[in-house]
Amino acid sequence: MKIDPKNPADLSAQIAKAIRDAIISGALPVDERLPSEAELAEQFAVSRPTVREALKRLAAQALIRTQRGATGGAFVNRLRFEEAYGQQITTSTLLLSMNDVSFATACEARYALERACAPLSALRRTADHLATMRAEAHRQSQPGLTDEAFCASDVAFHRALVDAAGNPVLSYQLAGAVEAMQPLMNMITFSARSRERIIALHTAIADALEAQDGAAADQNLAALATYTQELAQSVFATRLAARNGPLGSGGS
Amino acid sequence: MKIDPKNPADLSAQIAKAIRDAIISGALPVDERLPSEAELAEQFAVSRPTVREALKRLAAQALIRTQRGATGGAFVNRLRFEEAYGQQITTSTLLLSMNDVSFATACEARYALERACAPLSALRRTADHLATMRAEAHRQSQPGLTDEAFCASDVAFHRALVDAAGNPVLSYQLAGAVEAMQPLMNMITFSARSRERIIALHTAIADALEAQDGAAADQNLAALATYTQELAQSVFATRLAARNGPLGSGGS
DNA sequence: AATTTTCATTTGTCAGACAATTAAACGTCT
DNA sequence: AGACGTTTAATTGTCTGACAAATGAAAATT
Repeated sequence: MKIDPKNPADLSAQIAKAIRDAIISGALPVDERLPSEAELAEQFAVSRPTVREALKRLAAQALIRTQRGATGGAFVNRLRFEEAYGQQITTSTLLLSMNDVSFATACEARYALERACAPLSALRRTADHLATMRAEAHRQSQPGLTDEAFCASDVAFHRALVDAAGNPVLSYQLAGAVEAMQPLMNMITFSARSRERIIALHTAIADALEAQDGAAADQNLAALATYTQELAQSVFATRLAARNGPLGSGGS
Repeated sequence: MKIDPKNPADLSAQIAKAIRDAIISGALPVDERLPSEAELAEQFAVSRPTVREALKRLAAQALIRTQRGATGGAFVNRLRFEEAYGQQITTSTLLLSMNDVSFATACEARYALERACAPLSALRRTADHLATMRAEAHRQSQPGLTDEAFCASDVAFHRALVDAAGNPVLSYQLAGAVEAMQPLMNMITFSARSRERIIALHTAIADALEAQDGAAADQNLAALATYTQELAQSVFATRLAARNGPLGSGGS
């Protein structure tokens, strides 16, 4: 943990890495208090602002939390699944938007992963999960619902489906795939007929889970995946035709 | 982006959030240069060290990169899948170790997700992927291989399996599930017979992918999942018996 | 004994300074 | 004019010293 070569650049990054490694290796257990900033500065032979920059890096990853006062300081933070969800979603969303991931690719990943949950969800779904799914399916059938609200409800439905698997690791991994799709889904306008079809599939999935029929849930999820892909394709094709059609190609 | 209430605590966190939101919303596109630290300090009406702490938070999430010099500064970073892997693996590993996730739970999640890749991998696997999987399977059969090296090769095998699906989003999501399992797997001692069984299943999986038979790949993955669970259970049971047996219960 | 006050410790922030780096602007020589 | 070396300005990285705010513990008081 006292590694610090003599290249006086990226000092804060090096210190952050040293502490991070100590946490990962278990040398610094959860809730352990780190030395004060002044002590760390002395140990690493750097100034306090440099130490603070290192600590802020760790805080940004939720690896530590800080507390002011006499008995305060920086403490190794217990990374909880709920906190990690946020990071996971942010990162996934940015990955999709910054790397021009196609709708098809993201959609394929999302439904492949969801289908992985289906058999477990069928086994372990509770009344709570079923109620959430039914409630969201019902909300989706409300007239006058905006496309954005429809998408949000869609996400909530699928979150419940994933959580029903009763495996926090799966829920965590899936959070990114499901939530990061929302900006892409928001680009789609859902006609009344397409909403009807989606809601029918949602209902069928909820029915399958209620009957603890994993195969049926998987089948309907596959159908939903196919339908979503087709829908997106037709929407994008229509939009492209409109751009290249009467108004000519090109634009701002 | 100029939000900054009057509570003078967590200023650097607030500034980081403001800039992060601007990046996520797209107001700051990739490769856009942020104002210099001095300018940011003026804009947010804080000191330069505070701005720097905010920037370090963003740098820790790979949202920005900095460059010294006349035309230097902080630039919005294109978040690449390869960089995100590392973060994902670190977070997943810590989540498992800090929350006392059982081997069974992590293993279930991992194989459920891998099985989601199987049909796609069967469709799209290239000669490269097959060669990697064969090579790792062969390495696993080397005598004198340490348990740790065996596990590392196991991870490499499964990474190739996942990458064969040709979907970067899947590869990213799976990276955490697969790699974070390694510390847990390292707790297992693999007997020669159990290695043989695992290698046989690996070979069967590679065969199935080569034949583009997704169902067979899925079946063998399921078998591997079951076998791994059984193996872990017996290892842990043996270890528990040894602790509670001749030496009595309890310990440091 | 209970309550209030004081105090020491620690993080959060600020101001100013200097070093290191880097590219552009400038000047010089061919 | 063009190529090449030099200067310069801008910017990040780091340091020093300082003060404010929070907070729990110790001391003083009732």
